[in-house]
Amino acid sequence: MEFKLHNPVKLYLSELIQKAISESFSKDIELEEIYSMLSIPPKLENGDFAFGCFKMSKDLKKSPPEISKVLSEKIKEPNENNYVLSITAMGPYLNFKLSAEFILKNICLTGDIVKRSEKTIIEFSQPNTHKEMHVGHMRNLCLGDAIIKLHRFAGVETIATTFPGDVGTHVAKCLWYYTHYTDQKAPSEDRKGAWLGTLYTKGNNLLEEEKGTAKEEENRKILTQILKEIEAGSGKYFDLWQETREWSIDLMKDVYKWADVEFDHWYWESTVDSDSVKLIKEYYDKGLFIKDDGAIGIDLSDYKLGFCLLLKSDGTGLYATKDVELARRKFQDHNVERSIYVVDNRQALHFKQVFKTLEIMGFENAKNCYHLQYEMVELPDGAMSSRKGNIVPLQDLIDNMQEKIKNDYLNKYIGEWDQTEIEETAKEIAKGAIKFGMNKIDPNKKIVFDMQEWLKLDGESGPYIQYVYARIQSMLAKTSIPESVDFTLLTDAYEGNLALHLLNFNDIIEKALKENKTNILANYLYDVAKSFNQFYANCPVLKNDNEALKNARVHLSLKTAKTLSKGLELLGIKCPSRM
RNA sequence: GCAGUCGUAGCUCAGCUGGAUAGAGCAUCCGCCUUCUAAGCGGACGGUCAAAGGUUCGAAUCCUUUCGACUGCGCCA
Repeated sequence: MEFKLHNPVKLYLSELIQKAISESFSKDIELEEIYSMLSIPPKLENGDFAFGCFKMSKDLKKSPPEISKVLSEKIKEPNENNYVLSITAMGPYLNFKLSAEFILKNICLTGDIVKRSEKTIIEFSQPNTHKEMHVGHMRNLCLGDAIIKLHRFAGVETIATTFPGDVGTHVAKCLWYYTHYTDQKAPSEDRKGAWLGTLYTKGNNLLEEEKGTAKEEENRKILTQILKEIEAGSGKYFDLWQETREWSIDLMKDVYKWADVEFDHWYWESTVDSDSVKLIKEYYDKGLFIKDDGAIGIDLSDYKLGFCLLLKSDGTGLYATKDVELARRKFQDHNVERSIYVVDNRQALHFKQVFKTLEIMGFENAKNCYHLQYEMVELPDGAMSSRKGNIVPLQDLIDNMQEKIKNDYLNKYIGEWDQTEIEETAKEIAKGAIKFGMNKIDPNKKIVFDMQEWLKLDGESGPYIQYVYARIQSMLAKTSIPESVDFTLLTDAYEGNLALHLLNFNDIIEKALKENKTNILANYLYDVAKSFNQFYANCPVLKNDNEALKNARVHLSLKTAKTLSKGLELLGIKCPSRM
């Protein structure tokens, strides 16, 4: 992916600097280089943009402060249009103070920032059927969805896929418990999937307990029988698998619906299973893989990747087997050039092995596969595991949060608002809190989930930002939007700071995409919201005698609202118009 | 044992393609609602950027080593 020099203000400054360097030192520097060297000064008083004169210092045989001094004098009276208010050399830095008008006229939220890109398929959310959906799953879902939205916003054609695990021993364990230890009736018709998930945990625990007892052998036989029938596609366990599978899928769909997540293509583990085994056998016959202890795999120790097992000694496949076939299918089905996997970092070795195996198999797109990893969500006493049952069901978090939102904030509107609006608003705020919370932390850092902390909706949170949006809407509702405004009236430091933040939107999107980190966007939106709150507390907008200034401030507020809602939208968060 | 990720304020985190005085939120304490939504604003308190070396004009940021936490490493997914 290549990016344009899309920030018009930075481009203008870059040209100015390039010309000055050329004229002062007879030295030509690429525009791209100057553009990338522009930075933001640490303090607002220093200026809006800074150019550090370090890199050319050696070349020019002059100290950085000397260079910045020369340049500042060269560019002194450059603009007939008053775009640049002042240029000052501060030590090695050349600092630019710009007019709010110049900044505000160049704010752009269209996302047209990509020069060249490859069609991309992104896989995220790989939940298992017959297990519960818990808060840990949300990190993948929120991150993956935001990554998709960022790609699309930037202009990259993107296919969203998911790869749920609907077969395997976890299914057998669940069905074993279901048939032998329950009355086979879910306590509530609409929560069958979640109930089924608890049976998996119970089944797993019971099997562990009975290990080493007389029952172990019998249990093993039944589990094998269940797996065989599912694979064969007939028998009572197959029928049961089909029926219960739907319950889990309904649960997944409920979650995706709640989160407003949609996939272009669902790849089921059960549908790649047999083809993946065939594929590996085919390449084994070609002599690419080796047989060891009855099992087939590939020795990747030359690449420091150990041994990758592809077929068990009983002839069945493994996770890696399926991912090899799936990788091939993705490129074939969707004609893409790049494939991204949003999967937690415990699978780092797995994907390195799969990609290397694909490469050795002669699959040239192997080099276009990328594992986007992230750290887990854990509980204070360790990793969440449906196997052990120490999880927080997603629905618990949602229910607690919506309850809290209504009690603390929205119930005061009972009688004033429709009940449906209160419910809907609570839902969107809860979503804002959860999605923002999942996206605001660097993907490389684990999140320790604490319900009490998550229920706090002040400070650096989604609702803080949504609140800013709602405040602005409330303000805009009380006034008319002026058609033309005089931005030169915006001379206050709070106004300048806010405008500057707004200008950086596309730069942030670019950075988030380059690093595959949505927390960059989340942190930025918080900064914008904070800047607005400072402006709002210090600069009266509607309560202002100066009509022209009022209009300019209304416009600034409007642009802030648009930036926040667009940014939050990329994180999958909606903005209620009042809250 | 080998490999990877992480270690910044009491807690949770930004900052990391080297560059200006290391920033937020929470918590604690103190101010601000007869004026645009107080889910807010301002202030105080709080840091040998895990430790030690190295590279550099300059290191929280890059390299090396050590320590600590977590994760992965052939018949689970």
